[in-house]
Amino acid sequence: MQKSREDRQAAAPDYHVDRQVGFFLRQANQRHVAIFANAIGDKLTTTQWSALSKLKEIQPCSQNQLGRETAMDVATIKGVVDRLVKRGFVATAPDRNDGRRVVLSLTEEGLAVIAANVGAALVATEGTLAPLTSGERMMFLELLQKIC
Amino acid sequence: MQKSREDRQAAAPDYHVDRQVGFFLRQANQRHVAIFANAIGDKLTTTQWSALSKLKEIQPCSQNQLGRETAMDVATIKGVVDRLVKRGFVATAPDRNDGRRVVLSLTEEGLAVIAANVGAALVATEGTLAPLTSGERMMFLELLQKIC
DNA sequence: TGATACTCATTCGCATACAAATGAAAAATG
DNA sequence: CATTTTTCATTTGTATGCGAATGAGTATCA
Repeated sequence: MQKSREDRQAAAPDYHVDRQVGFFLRQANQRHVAIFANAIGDKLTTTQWSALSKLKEIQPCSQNQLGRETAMDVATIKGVVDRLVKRGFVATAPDRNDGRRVVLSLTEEGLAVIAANVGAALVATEGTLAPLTSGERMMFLELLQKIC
Repeated sequence: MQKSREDRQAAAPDYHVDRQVGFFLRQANQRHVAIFANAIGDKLTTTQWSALSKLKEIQPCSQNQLGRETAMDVATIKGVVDRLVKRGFVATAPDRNDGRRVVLSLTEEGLAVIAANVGAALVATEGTLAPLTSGERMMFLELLQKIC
């Protein structure tokens, strides 16, 4: 059946950005970033924290690999690593087997700053999920993972 | 009861960034932005689309008000509006009653670009939620709204 | 009315985020 | 072994995103 002119014209007025997933995803992320920044003591951003935490798990590794593991673009991870190196949390060294690679590893300060902020990171997670009950949290995390 | 040395040292290794909400929220948002960019034809970003859509609902309005309605910082909405003005989608005019305000409104081109892309925006929403069943979508949106 | 507080828009600095291009090095292919 | 393809790191350009500061205009209220 062909749609009438009214039907097609009525489509636009019914659209509301503030009911779309994207609108909520952006805001939820914003809220989490704010909560994290507030909880963390050492001026670390969420991405910097991700890079540090992941690096601890998989070090030593190349810059691009760390980017892939933390879902960051090559240009993005470059900037993040640069700032972490500048602050003395991450050390770089040339790879003897591969002339292209830069091998990343945590410094003592890096390990220390992670240890000092794990608690705060967990508090941030808790704060972000605070509006949800225990059951809702499990359900939410499950569904959220599915759309990643 | 005092925690043993082992307990305290075991705390850090148990932490995994890639199991935290923040990690998923960032990725889910990334995926949606990518899907949106792919679906939309007129090189509009998700934030630009939000601004345009919301402006259509509440125009005429001040720049800061549009920012509040779309959950954007004053500095952020400034840049977004500037680009939309530059492309001829939004018009600015001084407020006669309030010397500080800049009154925003949609141009003909702005209205046209909205009309031309509402369908694509819905496709993007659909694509983002594609991994979920109909029931899961409702549940997810409900929970997501709670943590905004 | 006059001091104070608030709001609006702008600007600066910093930190993601991605597309796209580049050059160097390694891997895969014939 | 030489060509092609990949991979790695870097750089440029554009677009959010927020904190903080500023100046201009408005509102409040003593």
